[in-house]
Amino acid sequence: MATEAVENYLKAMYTLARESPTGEAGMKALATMVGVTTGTATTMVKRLAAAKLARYERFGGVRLTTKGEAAAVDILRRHRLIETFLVQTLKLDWAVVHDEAERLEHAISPVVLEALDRHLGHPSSDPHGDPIPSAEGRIREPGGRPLTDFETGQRGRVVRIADQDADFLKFVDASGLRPGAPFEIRSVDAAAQTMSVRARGRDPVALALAAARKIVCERE
Amino acid sequence: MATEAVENYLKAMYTLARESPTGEAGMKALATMVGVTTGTATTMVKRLAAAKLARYERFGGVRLTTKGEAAAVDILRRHRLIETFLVQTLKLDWAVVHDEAERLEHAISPVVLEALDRHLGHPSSDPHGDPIPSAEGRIREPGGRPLTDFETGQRGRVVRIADQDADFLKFVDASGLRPGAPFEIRSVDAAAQTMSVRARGRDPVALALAAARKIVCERE
DNA sequence: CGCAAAAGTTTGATGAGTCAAACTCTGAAA
DNA sequence: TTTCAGAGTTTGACTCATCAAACTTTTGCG
Ligand SMILES: [Mn+2]
Ligand SMILES: [Mn+2]
Ligand SMILES: [Mn+2]
Ligand SMILES: [Mn+2]
Repeated sequence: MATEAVENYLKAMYTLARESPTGEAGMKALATMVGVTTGTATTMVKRLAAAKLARYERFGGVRLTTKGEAAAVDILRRHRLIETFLVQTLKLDWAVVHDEAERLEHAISPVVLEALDRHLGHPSSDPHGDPIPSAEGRIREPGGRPLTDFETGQRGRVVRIADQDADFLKFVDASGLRPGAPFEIRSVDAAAQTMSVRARGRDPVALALAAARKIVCERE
Repeated sequence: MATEAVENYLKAMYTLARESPTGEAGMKALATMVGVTTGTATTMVKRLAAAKLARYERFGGVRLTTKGEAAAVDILRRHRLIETFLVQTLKLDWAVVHDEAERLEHAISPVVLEALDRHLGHPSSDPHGDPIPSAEGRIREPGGRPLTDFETGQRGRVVRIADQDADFLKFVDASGLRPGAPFEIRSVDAAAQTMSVRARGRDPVALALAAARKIVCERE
């Protein structure tokens, strides 16, 4: 099987491909996400290409092959099921589970993973609202639009949080804007780059538009 | 922290030290247990000595330092809590959990480990009857004597199974001689190197003395 | 267009972990 | 006391993963 490093690159490439219109990942972004220098990323990407997990052209970016994408989705399944288990069964804080899953995802076998899935009742989303791929590798397209797309007076429901930073997650939790929570936009201050949002049964909170962009929602 | 390889050597050294009267481990035994060549074990043992985890003299065997032993006991705690979780919570077969724990033990953080311990109600033994060290590093001395020490007609109770081989564990399970099970010796055939044992509520089973030696028991 | 900054690549080095094979030491048996 | 098998050690080579630093290509901007 793939090593821990290889799995981390595959997952990063998958995530970056989702975010880019071309479906390609740049070396700089890849290196930053994995936490290595660009030179290291170039070296590794060549190995991934040799292993038929990626297609790579000098100065031309990387993209996953079908095989590489399947591997990436499998890692995503492991990661998100583990996060769900840590929150649901072990009652850990959703702000810390991402980093824990980052290591455990490489050590869990298919047998343990499927037992975990059974124990959790085959959940379809992780604690942050991200879709959990099926055992067959199918993954629901994560819909929704950022909170910044909503206007004063509009109502909606949080779908997912597109940022795993622990402090940000703690803030989101405190403001009541967890996945599933209904909300209403109270005001938007374009000049100050902030907006005020009220989660159902909560006091309104002010947040920067940059932060609001990380909260993905849908119309009520 | 220690790498996965280092942790595996420490655990093997701890186990071998328990089994040897001198408290020392030989390179051949260590290499075999870790699954490497003796040359590799020699190299690694020098590194462990440099890191103050072991004391080593050329041609003179290795032993853990206090620091090395504490690390080994910590790994044992992780391993055994994970095994217990896999059996109790995820309902996995006790014959397969050892290999699973062998990888997971290196990826679990103190935070997750203590959450696991809490979730399991602070168990004192793993599914094979081995003692689980406390968070402070205290470990109960695993008592008991091999089934071969018992004589015809004697009764007792299984304490632990001193062999993690999956096929052997499946056999033990089928014969009803799991940790905690009361039993009675029906007969011993020294010439044939076998004995017959009956677990409470079960039919008697015949087993080789070599196998019986791996079943550790106590007087009723 | 021209050119600097950004992005990407290459190279030489390092550390961890491993093996095969040549070599050395130790201890028990003849 | 010799000897030789088994245990232990050393060496040279290899893979994986990484960095720093020198270098090259691309791109966006004035
Ligand atoms: Mn990871
Ligand atoms: Mn998540
Ligand atoms: Mn292990
Ligand atoms: Mn065990």
